[in-house]
Amino acid sequence: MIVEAALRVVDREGVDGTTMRRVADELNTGAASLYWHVRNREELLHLMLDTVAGEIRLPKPDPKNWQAQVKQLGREMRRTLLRHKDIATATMGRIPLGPNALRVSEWALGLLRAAGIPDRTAALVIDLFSLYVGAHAMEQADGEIPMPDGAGGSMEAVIDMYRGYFRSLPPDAFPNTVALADLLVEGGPDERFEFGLDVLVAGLAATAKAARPKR
Amino acid sequence: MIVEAALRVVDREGVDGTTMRRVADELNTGAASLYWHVRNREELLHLMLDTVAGEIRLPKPDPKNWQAQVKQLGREMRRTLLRHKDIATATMGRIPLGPNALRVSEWALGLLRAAGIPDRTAALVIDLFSLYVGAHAMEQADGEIPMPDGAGGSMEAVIDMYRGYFRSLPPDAFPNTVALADLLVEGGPDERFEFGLDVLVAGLAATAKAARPKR
DNA sequence: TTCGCTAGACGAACACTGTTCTATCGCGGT
DNA sequence: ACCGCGATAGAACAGTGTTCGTCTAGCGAA
Repeated sequence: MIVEAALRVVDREGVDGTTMRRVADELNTGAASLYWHVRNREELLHLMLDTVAGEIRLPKPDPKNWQAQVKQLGREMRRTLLRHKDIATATMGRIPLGPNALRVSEWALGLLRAAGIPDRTAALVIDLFSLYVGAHAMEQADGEIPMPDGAGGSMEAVIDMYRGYFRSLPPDAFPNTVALADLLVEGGPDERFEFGLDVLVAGLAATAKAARPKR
Repeated sequence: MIVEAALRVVDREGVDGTTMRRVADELNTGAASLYWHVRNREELLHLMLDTVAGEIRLPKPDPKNWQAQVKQLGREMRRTLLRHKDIATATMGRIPLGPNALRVSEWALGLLRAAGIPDRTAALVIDLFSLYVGAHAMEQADGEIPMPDGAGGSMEAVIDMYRGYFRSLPPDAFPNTVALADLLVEGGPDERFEFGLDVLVAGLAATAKAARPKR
């Protein structure tokens, strides 16, 4: 009950805006009452994360197409996280062990093992993968990038500012940065996420093959 | 001056403990005085991050061994971040554009281009790489993993608790998690970091080759 | 020397935060 | 009717980032 209320607040106000008092308001009660059901704000965040993990839909494992399925899982995780504003920030530094989160890693573990990935590699890649998806979703969902010198405007304005900044750098000290100014700011979050997915899966395939040479 | 003081506070108390009042104390002054030199706590964090970026040592680029050098840069970045407690938490969601940070990305950009990586790939991989190093350093430096149900003890005790938890799961619902319980908790931060480095670099090599097929 | 100016420091205050203590409900079982 | 207990909630505490207005130290000009 309070977890659902807290998620409603997150969707509206973001993680930082999800204070105990506001969650209590959502339930028309007092902040102190929450501590009867929940030990901490920390525990509340854990419960929220696991509930969100429950929204992740998992297809039937198809080890033949494990690379495509791993990417598909990444996209589904990202979509689920972004559906709840910046809740991805809460994933950082937290190891989710609730039943719903375990369901996801169990699925991934099964897929990778069936695909012939060595156990050790599979165990390590689980963390690496969720680290990437969480970190990426966080960066994107932060929305307004906190700029040092105020002037946070629209997304496009910020990008234009960056490009102009890169172009204005001294070319002798930063030749590559200046030359690639356009490329550095090009590409939306979707494209960047796909790139990371490609690199991770390709790297995993190569690493796994090296660890268990083909016959 | 205040940036150095703030870094001293971070090294002692961590990022969350680096409040404006404590930084002011370090300088034997009042909290309000800081706002004369710095617009925000946000700006102070940016300045601190760029100062830390200045501690990263960069070897002479050697495009022949670009894979080893990329890994070396990752290790150096991680070491530098961890030297300052959990300052890695401050990197998440922040895009560092100070001169010292640019010096690092300029170096990486030059190395990758000289190694024959396509410009577009190089531009994308810069973000991916720093995302990984930052996120990993953050997870490690958080030290005491925030556990939902109190009982945060030593590192080994927590690991033992995890292993016991995984082992105790219903084997029909979580066969792989139970089977790999040992492997899931095995491996310290160093090993996990190296694994991620291997996957990223291998994936980058594969992706770059695919984007620019050899002749 | 004296005046004015300004860079800088600083105490107090504001609106918040998570959390705890304490008192008080409502209600089912005896 | 009364007790006990799950649940609620107000008040308070220590702490946060940030702003306001006032104060002071130093310095160049007259």
